[in-house]
Amino acid sequence: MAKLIIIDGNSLLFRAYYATLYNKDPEKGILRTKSGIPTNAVVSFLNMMNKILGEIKKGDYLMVAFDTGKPTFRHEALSTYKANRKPVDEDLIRQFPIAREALKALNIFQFEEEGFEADDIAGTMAKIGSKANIDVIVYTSDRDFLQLIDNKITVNLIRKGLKDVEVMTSDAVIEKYGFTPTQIIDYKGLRGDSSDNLPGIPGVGDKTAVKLIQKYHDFDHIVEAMKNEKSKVAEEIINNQELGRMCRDLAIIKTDIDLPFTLEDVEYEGYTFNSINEFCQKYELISFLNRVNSKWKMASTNQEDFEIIETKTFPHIDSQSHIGIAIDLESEENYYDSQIYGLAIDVDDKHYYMHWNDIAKDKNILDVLKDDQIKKYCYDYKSIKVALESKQIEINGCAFDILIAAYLLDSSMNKDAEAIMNYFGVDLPKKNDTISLFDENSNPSRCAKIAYYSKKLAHRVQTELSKISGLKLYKDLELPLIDTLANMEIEGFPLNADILDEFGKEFKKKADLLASQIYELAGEKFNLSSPKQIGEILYDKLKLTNNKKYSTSIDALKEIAHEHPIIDKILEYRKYFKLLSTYVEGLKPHIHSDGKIHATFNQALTQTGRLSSSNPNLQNISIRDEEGKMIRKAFVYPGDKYEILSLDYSQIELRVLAALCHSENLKNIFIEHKDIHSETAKKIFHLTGEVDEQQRRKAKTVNFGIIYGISDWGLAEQLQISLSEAKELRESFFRTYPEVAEFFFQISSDAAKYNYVSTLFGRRRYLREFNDSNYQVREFARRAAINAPIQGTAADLIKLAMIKCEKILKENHFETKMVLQIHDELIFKVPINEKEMVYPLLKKTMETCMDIDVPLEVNGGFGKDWYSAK
DNA sequence: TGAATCACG
DNA sequence: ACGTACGTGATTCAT
Repeated sequence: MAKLIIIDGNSLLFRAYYATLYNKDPEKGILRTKSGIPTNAVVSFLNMMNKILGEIKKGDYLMVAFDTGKPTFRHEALSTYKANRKPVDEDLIRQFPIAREALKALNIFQFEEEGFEADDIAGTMAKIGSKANIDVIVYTSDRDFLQLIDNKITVNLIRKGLKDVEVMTSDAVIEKYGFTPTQIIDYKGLRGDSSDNLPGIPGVGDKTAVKLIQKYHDFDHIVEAMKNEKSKVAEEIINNQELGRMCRDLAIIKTDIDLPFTLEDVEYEGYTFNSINEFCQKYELISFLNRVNSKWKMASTNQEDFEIIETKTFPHIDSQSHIGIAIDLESEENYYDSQIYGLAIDVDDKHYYMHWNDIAKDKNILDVLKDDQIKKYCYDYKSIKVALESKQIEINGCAFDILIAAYLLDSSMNKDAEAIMNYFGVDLPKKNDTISLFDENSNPSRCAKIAYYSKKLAHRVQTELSKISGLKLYKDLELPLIDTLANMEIEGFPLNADILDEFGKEFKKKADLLASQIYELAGEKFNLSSPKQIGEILYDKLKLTNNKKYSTSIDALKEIAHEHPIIDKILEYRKYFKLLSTYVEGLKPHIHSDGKIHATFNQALTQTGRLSSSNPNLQNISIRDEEGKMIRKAFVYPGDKYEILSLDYSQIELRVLAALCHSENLKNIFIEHKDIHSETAKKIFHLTGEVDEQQRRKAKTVNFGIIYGISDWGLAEQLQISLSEAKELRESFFRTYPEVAEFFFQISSDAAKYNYVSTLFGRRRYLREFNDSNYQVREFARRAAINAPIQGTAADLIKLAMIKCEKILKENHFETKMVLQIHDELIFKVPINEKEMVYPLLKKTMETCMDIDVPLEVNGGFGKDWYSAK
């Protein structure tokens, strides 16, 4: 079913302006272009439009109605109409024409007409939609619009932005105001409207107005009824009935004006990249390009000529005449051992594309790929390397990877080729835009463009990086890391399907038994995977104490575990079900014919600089729960040639914190090899003697909570203690380590001022929400700002360790291979005969990889399988 | 597609 | 008065 969205343009732009007016940079003020044109409201307005674009589908209708600002029939009827309005800020007035340009760039229909207000245009259109029996949604902040509501028309009242919308239906109006939408005008007749400078009837307040409307239905009947009443109110209404009637009539939104367009004319058809790109370049709003909803992007009409030569033999390339070439490999998404369609290479300003079947036959290109003196410019070098090398084609010499560079420019950038190229103003064809005859999944033109633009943009992107002091981070850390990660992905990690299946059978048996016991206790069968159904059983049927409205999360269930034996059974069932679905059945399909998992390490994904692992995720294999940990026994090398070495940094984040804030107290704990949690316990509990388990556990929670920017309330909740106790613990921590408090304060004020925070290595995380008008959003940004430098510096540190470990293993011709990284831990595959030499070497390399003002400590050990490596 | 849940650091 | 610990990925249900 199609729908019609009508936007009160003036209203939304006003909101957009004031929502971002007070977030201004104390030095720079509101957002402006370099030449001083204000754009804060336009950006916010564009974000609103973009959100709405996300909510509509093909065939839906969309339009924006504007006021002209010229007098209307309402001013003629009442000379003082809207006369009390404060003059509009000059900075906002200047943005009205820009907002209209923005709508034009997005190809969104807009309309204004002299003599009418946006209300009348919107009202008329809304009724047209309603009569055509389609759902109509009107976005405005003006409550007058509520009178339009009928069973097809909804009014979305916006408060600040589109995140805060009050959906008003007929029922909602009745519930909120006590009368129906159509009675809004009668209410206005009685009360007037201060914002429109309508006086209404003197002496009639909200309570009286609602009462009268409920009793006598409408303004005229109220006047009639008052004639028989003797009261102050009745007298005022009779005496001022003409004034009231005029106020009522002025409040009526016209729904029958002549519009020179039809419903069909406002069907939204999408925008072209060129138009929005041009707009964003003009007003320096490039970041919006990155966010604009791509589902509405229409194919551009004037693509620059880009001729692709599909070839069976590349021209001769050598390192003398060609220092750098642009390449891109077209393959399936999961790239280890996946299907490869073809390879694009740019040579001498020509764009070549070769199909996969021809690559192995071309000796020249195999040499070119292998030669590390021929530098490759590309998008996502790791995926290219892993895809090629899993098919025994060697590639070396990455000079530039635009995916990684763009990630360092702004980690919040969308991570697909379209978004990244878009960010730099390049329009990339969609994957299925132009399709090769060779294979329906292949798109040689797109592949060639990715290659071409990654090289073309290299200089510009690196200049941008140097501007934010990110070039060193890029060249010394992330770029070398690409090869390291590629090698880990290619090497893989063994997983024995038979062992996995044995645990699987055991888990299945336990889960089935628990399920039958649970059905018994519940008195009926239901879907145990459905939180909704569990909630109904527990809170509706069994009437257990329902604190957190139908939550069935671990924390919620543990609180009521004493009330009914079914709770423990459910928790236990969930455990086995999770193990079975995610870790047994979930992992099995990822085992390749070599008996190994080749997971992907995502290098350009997290906001903090950490890696993540997917397909499958090997960074969240169970360990805390003993039975879950059993899964790790399946990660084992066949035979007895190799063992697994696990080396992890001890308390890496707290050490990083000590170094970042230069706290002598914190640093000394590590220098003296003391237990950080016990030491914190001594201080915050004012202990002189021994620290007991309970105290240490609490101190540990405080230590970690601090890193996450926890609140007193959060700490109290976590430790199940009173708010005042939690407050004392937190304050006590900051008294013990005052430099931490100072550091957090500094981070917060820097983040508020510059909208980004940095790690020790200069990695940035932008936190544009820091000055958001919404308290929760702001607080979230504050916590993220505190955490990011800590988590991010630890991530920088282990990345450096990885590069150095790989280098030292290679230099010493060890067969030992790095196979996994789990944030503060590295896993190696070690041939038995190298065990003794490699252990101290790697431990030392990890401990000394970075020049940081705190000692680092690495622990770990060998195991035949992952379970026993510690 | 998003929410809920739970696995990890 | 607000709502309340950072960073991830996979699976499941429900829309």
